[in-house]
Amino acid sequence: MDPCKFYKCLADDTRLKSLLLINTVNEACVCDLMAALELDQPKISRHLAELRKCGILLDERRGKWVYYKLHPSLPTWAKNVIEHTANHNSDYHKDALTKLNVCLSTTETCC
Amino acid sequence: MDPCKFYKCLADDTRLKSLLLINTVNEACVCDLMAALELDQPKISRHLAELRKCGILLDERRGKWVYYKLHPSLPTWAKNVIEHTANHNSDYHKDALTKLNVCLSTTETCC
DNA sequence: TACACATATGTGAAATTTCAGATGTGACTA
DNA sequence: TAGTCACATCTGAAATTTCACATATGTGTA
Repeated sequence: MDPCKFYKCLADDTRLKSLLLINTVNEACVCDLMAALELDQPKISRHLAELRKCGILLDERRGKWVYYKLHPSLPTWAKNVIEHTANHNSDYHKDALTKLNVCLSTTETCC
Repeated sequence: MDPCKFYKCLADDTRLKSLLLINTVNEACVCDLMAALELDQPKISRHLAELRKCGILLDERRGKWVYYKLHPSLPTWAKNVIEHTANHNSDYHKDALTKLNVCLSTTETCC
């Protein structure tokens, strides 16, 4: 994992928040993140694809949904950076996390 | 320190290598980094200015030279990210570090 | 098979970033 | 005070990234 490429991936609000959220809840599908970040589907999907192509996220289709989680073979230092960023910047993704948790706990409205 | 802005600053080879080098040797002037990274002066200067304007680096003029170091009030989490990146990616900035050390130890050729 | 739903991707325009080259600024020195 | 050195910044062009919108793909269901 080239450090510069890794940080290019983190250098965008949509991607960084998605990563911090996924790191917190282990896995999320596109519609979860759409609800949490209040962004349209192509935007979320495109940014997740970038993280996937860089080897940061791993996708897994389960029926109609595609779930994303941190790639198991992501270098430890990179995982630590994401974890550390999440732990010390809760204000940054707090609102999104709240919406995500509502989404995850509500079987009706969400996927 | 907004995490996304912070990572935008790291998302460039010149800036990231400069940061890792400065983190390693505590402080460096523009000409040190020019020699270490083999880049021209305006390029180094412009990228250091960006890191300074974001509050990541602090500059200090001493005579004709301007020395840059990590900003003392940089949040701990951000310092940790830089330190951790430097420690686990020595291959990435190894060559530059070698050249920088030659520069720092040679009173003749360098500033 | 037809349809609805979740997700992915193609496309060109807009915004942002990076760059080289020229020039400006501050500090030392003869 | 004229010159030199180290560094900063201006400028417009080139490269890259981001976006909205349209459309394609894959999956379950009637």
